[in-house]
Order: sequence, then structure tokens, then C-alpha cells
Amino acid sequence: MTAHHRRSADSATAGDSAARDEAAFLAAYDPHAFPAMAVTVDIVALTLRGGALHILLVERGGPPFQGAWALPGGFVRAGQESLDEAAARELAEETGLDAALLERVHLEQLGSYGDPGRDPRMPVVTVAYLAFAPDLPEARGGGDASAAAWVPVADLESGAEAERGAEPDAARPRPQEQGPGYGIDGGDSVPRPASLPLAFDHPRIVADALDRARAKIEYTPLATAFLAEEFTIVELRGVYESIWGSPLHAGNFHRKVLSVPGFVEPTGTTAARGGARGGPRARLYRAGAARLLHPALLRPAAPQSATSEPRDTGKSKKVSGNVSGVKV
Amino acid sequence: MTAHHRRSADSATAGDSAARDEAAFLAAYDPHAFPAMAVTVDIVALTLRGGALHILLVERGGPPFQGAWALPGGFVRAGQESLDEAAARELAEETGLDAALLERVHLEQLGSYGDPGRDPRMPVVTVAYLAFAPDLPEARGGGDASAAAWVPVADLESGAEAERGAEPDAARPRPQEQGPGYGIDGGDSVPRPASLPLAFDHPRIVADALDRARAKIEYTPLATAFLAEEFTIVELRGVYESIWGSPLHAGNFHRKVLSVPGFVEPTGTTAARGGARGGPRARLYRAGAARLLHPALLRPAAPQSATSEPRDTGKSKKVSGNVSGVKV
DNA sequence: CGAATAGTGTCTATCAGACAGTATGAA
DNA sequence: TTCATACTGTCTGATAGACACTATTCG
Repeated sequence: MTAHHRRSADSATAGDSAARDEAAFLAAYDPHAFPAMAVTVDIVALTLRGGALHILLVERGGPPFQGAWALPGGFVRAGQESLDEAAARELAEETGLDAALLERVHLEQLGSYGDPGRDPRMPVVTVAYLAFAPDLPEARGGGDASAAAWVPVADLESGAEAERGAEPDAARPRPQEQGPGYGIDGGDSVPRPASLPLAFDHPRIVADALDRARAKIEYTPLATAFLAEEFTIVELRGVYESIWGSPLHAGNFHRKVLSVPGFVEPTGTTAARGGARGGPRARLYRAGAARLLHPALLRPAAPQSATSEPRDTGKSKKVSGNVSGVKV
Repeated sequence: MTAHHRRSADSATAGDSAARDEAAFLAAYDPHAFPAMAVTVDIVALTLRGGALHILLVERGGPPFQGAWALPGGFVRAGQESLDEAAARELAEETGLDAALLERVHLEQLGSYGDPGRDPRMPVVTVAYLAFAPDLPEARGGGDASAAAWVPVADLESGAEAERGAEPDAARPRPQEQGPGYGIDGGDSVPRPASLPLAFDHPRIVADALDRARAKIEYTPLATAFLAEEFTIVELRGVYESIWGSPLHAGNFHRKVLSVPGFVEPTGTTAARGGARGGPRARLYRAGAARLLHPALLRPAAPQSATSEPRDTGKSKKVSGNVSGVKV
């Protein structure tokens, strides 16, 4: 990490190795001796609206990829903020949330992307972040002309109507109540590239983010980050079904959640109403203290194709072997 | 991500929004309109030597942190290589391996670190990588004066004798055959910062890498990356015991490994000799085709402290909430 | 031979999933 | 009253872990 390497930096002070005073070294130090490139953060912010998984996107106002959708993000303020801080700042700017609501958002680093040519203008490394948010008010955009909107994730992965327009949320048939909320990508777990025209390499970042999200709610209680402070087990099941894209057995899910220590804790109260067409009032729960689920809530096994190769979080490859399609 | 943001870039061509020709846009484009910072890759390369987990480190030849150990790494060649390629290149340079051996190394991205002040010279973002390697020949160093060596991970996490010297592998009591190889950090899963003086924020990177490694071998067959092409079940168990730091039940482990489809496949041959002090010749196996283990080989449950909070891979936090000690 | 080791059989507690059953409350 | 719904009971198959046992081979 950093610049501890014998190349440019240390060789610049090569004959100077006896200088024990690091302060003096740093005072005489020339930061421009290092190669530099642009560093940005990009946020894959997910939320549930009307039982369907949505992602926060912005519309590009200028080239390249003018008119296409892109992940919200921006430059890291070098030397002034950490990567985590930059991501939190960008998310706040883009959503227009106040501190109270942002408090409930889960934000974690997803990975970095730096292929040459991923931005046609110049070399850029982006550090992608993944955010889980409860249902938020409409995005306000960054304050200038660019539009920010919550877009159904299904529109990104369902190939079809993506081509025609890609207008903000309001301009398309909102899947507000489209029956059960599950069905992100039909359930097959092989990550497909997004088909709605996303700028840059954002399709891959989104695909990686969804993989991570699907895996993360297996062994952490982060599914609760999509819900209000108090929620019912049925609502929690809806989160899993929306993100995994497949229905779960109501009874078994209920018992399983209650059996995992620290996952949820009862509030003692019940929902104001029963189900839409009758039924008892569901009990309300809060998120528990556990940071990890033991035992985990494993996804229903994907229809495995002999040699399993379903979910995987994080890119990986064999070094210098053109294995698995990654050129080295 | 990238530089799709309304700040410097797009505003530089603000009145120009009718310019549909992206080629023309890019020709007239000034890359220096973007803020830039240094980007490096750092490698946490792990291997097993004599039943103990080792990490590849280099000794710093100049300030800052002169004389301290650091992770091998270097600058990303902006625009010329991907992050993965940069990591593979640095690993090859540092280990002096030829392509044939590098072929067997597993390399994956770990995460990025960019706190302000992590390098006293200037702002640097590093993209950390995690590598699993079979027992490799002695590191050769980068070709110049800096020393590169495989250091027992126990020396980093065991507080004690770390202070006194931190010489390369040969200069200290080699734990070549120190009984069973398990015992990285005594078994408690709370990640402690490394105590051998590592430069920069490398202690945290190493801690994150070990967490990732311990989790990764649970649900992937990557433990085989630490072994030769053909191996016995007992050797495979040694990998798990060394990385998890606790002994496993030999019989149950044996049956479990063979029951996971695609984990290992028999070669039909047996080892040349039986155990050191007698016993049948063990059968030899190759790595199978599976990329994920189904079901997974879960770690023995850590002695949980009521509200479990053991293993966790990947940094995470609540936005703008000073929760979990991460300052925002 | 004696002892250590590779590998297997068996028992038990736990867990996931299927199914059925009960009580509640909106229409 | 009807019927969808929240929640619980029970059974079955799979799995993890503990223990015992056999067979092999080095010293």
C-alpha cells in the first residue's frame, strides 16, 4: 500500500538513507514525484419501495454517456476525508437526507474498479460502496440540473423495456404494487450484466453489488436496514424475498428468524391492523444486537448445474492464467 | 462512478451541452481538470511453510517507517493496466516467481484504504489484494536493496517477541516444526491489530486479510491453493487448522470433505509413505471443479459472548453515526 | 510387535423444509 | 359468516459432532 516502494519515491532520496529524521525528510519531500490519477466513490444505494427493490441512479447531463443513467458518486477530496466519509457525503448530497435518516442507512465498501479505459476521458479508479436504506423520500438530485431517481432494479436486469427511454421513476409504469415483490431477475443466480443503458462499467458494479447484497443478508441482520425501526416478521420476509427474488415459506421463516439469537427482539406491541384481507395483528419487532446471524439464513439452494457455480462475492482469478475470463 | 459528476468535469464544457459527438468532446477534453491522487496496490500474500501460516513482507529501505516491515506493493500504472494486473505484476516482481508457479496462486481484491494521513507524504489510496500461494521458494526481493521475506503470521499477532528486531525469516527461531500448525492468534476471533511494527496502516489491512481468508475457506475450495497439485486429506485439514487456528476432528473432517461435491477428486494414487510414525499411505486428491462449497465447511462456533459478534468480513458502518467506532 | 495413523461406521442433537392446524380479524 | 392471515406443532431428511472401530505401516 501507500508509497513505500523503491521506485520513484525512495530513489529520489537514495543517497540520503542516513537521514533518520522523518520530519526533515517529509519537509524536503516532493509529492509530485508520484504518479497520480483520479479517484472517485460510487454508491449502489438500494431500498425497497412497494415491495420492489430500487436503486438510486442519476441521469448524466453531459458527455460521455450523456442521457444515460449512472451511479451517484463523485471525487474523493484527497487528504481531507476518508473513503467512507466521501461515500457518506456523496450519498447525503444525492438523496438530500438529513442526519437522522442517514443514521439508519447501512454503508459498506464493495470494491474498487480501475480498468484502463473504463472512463474514456482519463484513467479513473472508483471505490464502489453498497448502501441499504429504508424507504426514503424521493431523491432530490444534487442541487443542479442532474436528475436523481429511485429506479426498480428489475428494470436493469430484465432486458426488455430498458431500451425505450429510461426516464425517471415517475415517467414509467411504477411497479408500486405488482403483487409479491420478489423476482429481481427471475431467480437464476448467474449475474447478468445490466441491460438498461448504464454508463461506464456501472453494469458490472451493480451486478457485483446485488451479489453482495444477496449474500450479506444471509449471515447478517442487515435486512432490517431496509425497514422502519419497528417491523413485523412478514415485512422482514418481504425484504428477503425481494432481494433473493424467490418466495420463502412463511411459517418456517417465521420460526427461523425468532430462533436466531439477537436477530430481532419483540417490542411487545402489535401492528395497528391485521392483514389486508383479514387475519390477526402481527407482532412488532426491533433489530436485535447481533451483528452476525448464527446460524445463518441460507438461501434456498439454486438449481445447481452439476458443478455448482452460483453465488460468489468479490472478484477473483488465477494470476496470469487466463482462467475464468479475466485477462491478466 | 468514474467522473460522471457535475463538478469540475461536466461544468468545464457546460455551454457545450449540444455537442453530441463524444469523440469531439474527448478530443477537446482536458484531463487535468480532475483532482488526482496516488493509487497503489498492496498484496497480502499468504502461504504455508512447515505447517505455519506465513505472510510476504518487505523491509522498508527509506523513510517513512524506515526499517519497518511493510506489505509488498507499488503504484498502479495509470491507463496501462487494470488493478488486478497491477497486483499480479507486483506479486510476481516481489516473489520472483515464473509464470508456471504464479498460475497456481489465487489472487482476489480485498478492499481499498484511503484514510487521510495514512501515508505522511501525501494522500494515497491503496487497493489491497489477498493472495493464497502454495509453499514457494524463498522470496528474492524486488531486485534492489530491499529485503523480502516470508514471516510467520504468528509473529504479527502474538504481541510478545515482535518488538525485538523483526529480522527476516532466517534470523529468528523458525517454527518449522512447532507441533501442530494451528494457533494463529490463539483462537479468539476478535481481530487484533498486528503488534510487529508494520508500516502505515498495514496492521489493519493484514487483520482484514486474515478475517477474509478465514471466511473464504469456509465456502470456497481455496484452501487447496495452499497445497501442491496433489494432496492428502490430512494435508488439507492442516490448511484449515493453520488458518483457523484450532484443531479439527480428523474423522469428521475427512468425511465432510469427501461429501461436498466438487471439492476434491481422487487421483487413484496414494502418498509414497505413511505417517511419520506409521500408518497407512494416504490417498491423494486433486482440487475439484467446484468454485463454491455446498454445503459449506463452517468454522467451529467461537465461544460466543451472549450477543455474538465474532467473524465479520469487510468493513461496514452506519452513515454519519459514530457507531461501531468508525468515525464519519 | 507396538504404536501411530488413514479411513469408516454409528449414534445423537440440531436444523431446514414440508405440511397441518389454530386463532384472529377484515370484509 | 367467510376467508385470508399470523403463528405454532409435528414430522422427515440432511448435517455436524462425538465416539468407537478397523486396517495399514513405520520404527
